[in-house]
Amino acid sequence: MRLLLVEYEEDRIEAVCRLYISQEKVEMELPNHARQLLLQLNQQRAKGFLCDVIIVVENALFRAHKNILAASSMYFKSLMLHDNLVNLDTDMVNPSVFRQVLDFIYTGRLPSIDQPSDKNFNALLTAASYLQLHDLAAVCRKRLKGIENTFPAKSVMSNGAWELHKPELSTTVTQGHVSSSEDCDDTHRQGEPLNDKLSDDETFTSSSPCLLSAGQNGNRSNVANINIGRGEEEDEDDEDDQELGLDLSKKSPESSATEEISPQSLREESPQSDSISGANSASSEDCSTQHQDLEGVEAMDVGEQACEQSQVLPRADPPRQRSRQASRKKNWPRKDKGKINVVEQTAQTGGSEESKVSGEQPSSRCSLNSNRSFHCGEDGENEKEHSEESGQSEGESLGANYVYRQEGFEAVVGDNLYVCIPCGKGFPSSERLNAHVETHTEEELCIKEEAEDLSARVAPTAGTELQPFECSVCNKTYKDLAALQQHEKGHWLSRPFPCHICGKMFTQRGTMTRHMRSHLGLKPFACEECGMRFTRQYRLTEHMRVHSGEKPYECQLCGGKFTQQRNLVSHLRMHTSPA
DNA sequence: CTGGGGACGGGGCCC
DNA sequence: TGGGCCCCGTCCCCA
Repeated sequence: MRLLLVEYEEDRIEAVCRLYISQEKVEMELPNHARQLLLQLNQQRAKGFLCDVIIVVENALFRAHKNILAASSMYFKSLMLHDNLVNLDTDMVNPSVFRQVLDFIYTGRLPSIDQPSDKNFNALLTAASYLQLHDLAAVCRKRLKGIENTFPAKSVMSNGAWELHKPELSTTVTQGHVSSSEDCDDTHRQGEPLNDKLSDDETFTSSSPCLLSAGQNGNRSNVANINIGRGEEEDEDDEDDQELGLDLSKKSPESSATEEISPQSLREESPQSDSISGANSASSEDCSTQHQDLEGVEAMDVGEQACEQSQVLPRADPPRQRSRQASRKKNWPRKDKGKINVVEQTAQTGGSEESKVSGEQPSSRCSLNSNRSFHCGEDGENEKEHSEESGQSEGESLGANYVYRQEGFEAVVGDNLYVCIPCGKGFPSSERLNAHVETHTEEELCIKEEAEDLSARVAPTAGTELQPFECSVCNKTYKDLAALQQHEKGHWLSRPFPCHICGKMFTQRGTMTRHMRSHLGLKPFACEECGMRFTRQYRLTEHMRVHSGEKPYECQLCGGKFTQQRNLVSHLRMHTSPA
């Protein structure tokens, strides 16, 4: 991370220097600032660094940054004020969809959708509408309206990912997720035909809203935007990188109308070089030297891309095969768990949390790929890969299920909150958990997943070999699973809200949510005096009496005073107990 | 060792 | 849905 930051700073300085050279008037506005910022935030999200909110979607937990979510969605904005744990309506969004949503929020792109279909986009649209992500909803709506009229062929990546770079849509950009330049936005507004729904298009160049200021060349902006929005994120889109990057190389040097190149456009000229050098300076140099005949930063972009394409896994490899190779290469048999874990685990070879960060600097293609595992496509592929390797069918494979939960639990914080789903053991760190996960064999996992949550809740009771299935609520034992399930239905009727972590059931959703906080170590209420944190406001109020010395609860029998009512009650028992 | 007090965690329930 | 309250329980400290 430190190296990344250093390289990032170098890039910024270099970019500013370019401005000095090319412009009499020096503007201290940094190019690509917004995109780099998002990139950093996305990396932090993947590592859970400074994440201050957890979103619960069914059995998956997602860490994120409040500010980012709040800036992207009014829904989140309203939710994030007081709570660090957000439960989403599972009728409106499922974990896989929310994962795409979250990636969209942090990148401005829709990551891989293996087989883009109306169903995919309907689910996305539902989620987007529910979460009040109007930009994403607009994308989905447009997709559903008709792909041939809405998105050019290049919009669909080879891996099914959707890039928000539709040229005609780019022209209508007024504000992106992160707008780096207001005046630039104004440039867009002027004279640009707005599409039917402005909001629908706002995010199409969310990463770089100023591209069109370089000229009216829609293709150019399209291409550049792709580069900006991508950077070092994944290698699976290299094909498109190549295709589009070449496009860029052709057009950019002949950007005849130099007067059209505004400072904004100049700032945006080297997004790819920035991002790539930020993530892989070594290969960046190598690549750029191979393309010295190309002028300017954009030529370097091409160099980067061409270099990537020549060094990365063979193009002929289907993504899944490539992913599998990468996975095996990493020697993490269980590491196909999900994007976040993949990233962490790759970095974890460095050891501590800090070393993970610092050890992340990609001096080789391999590490660059590791960084790129942020992408959801990797995720899905890995899941499928796992399915295949474990003999499962694709889709709702057991492996995928395991992956999902694992990813979710990776996101928890606190002591022993890295929970291994198959066996329910908790660990204080992801390293410990990952080491533990290694001890599970593939077969064991499959068996356990087949038993689903029962495997975690039902344990053979000692001395009850004939009735090994125990109810997790009342501890009654049954001889077979069906009998237990029948019995448990009764519990479910009165306790319809299960904890997705421990399986415990609650009578009220609020109680379950509160309970989840204890799993996650979320204590939003902090004492200003001592810093102690609590899961409930009431506890904090109660605690504050420790500092104030207030003892409002008085025993009418002996005059003893207490800070807590429950202690008075306990005290009264002492008076009333026969002993 | 034991009892009492202080402080805190978690669940149920009502508003 | 969350706050507030009550209850049960635990842990720790100290006399």
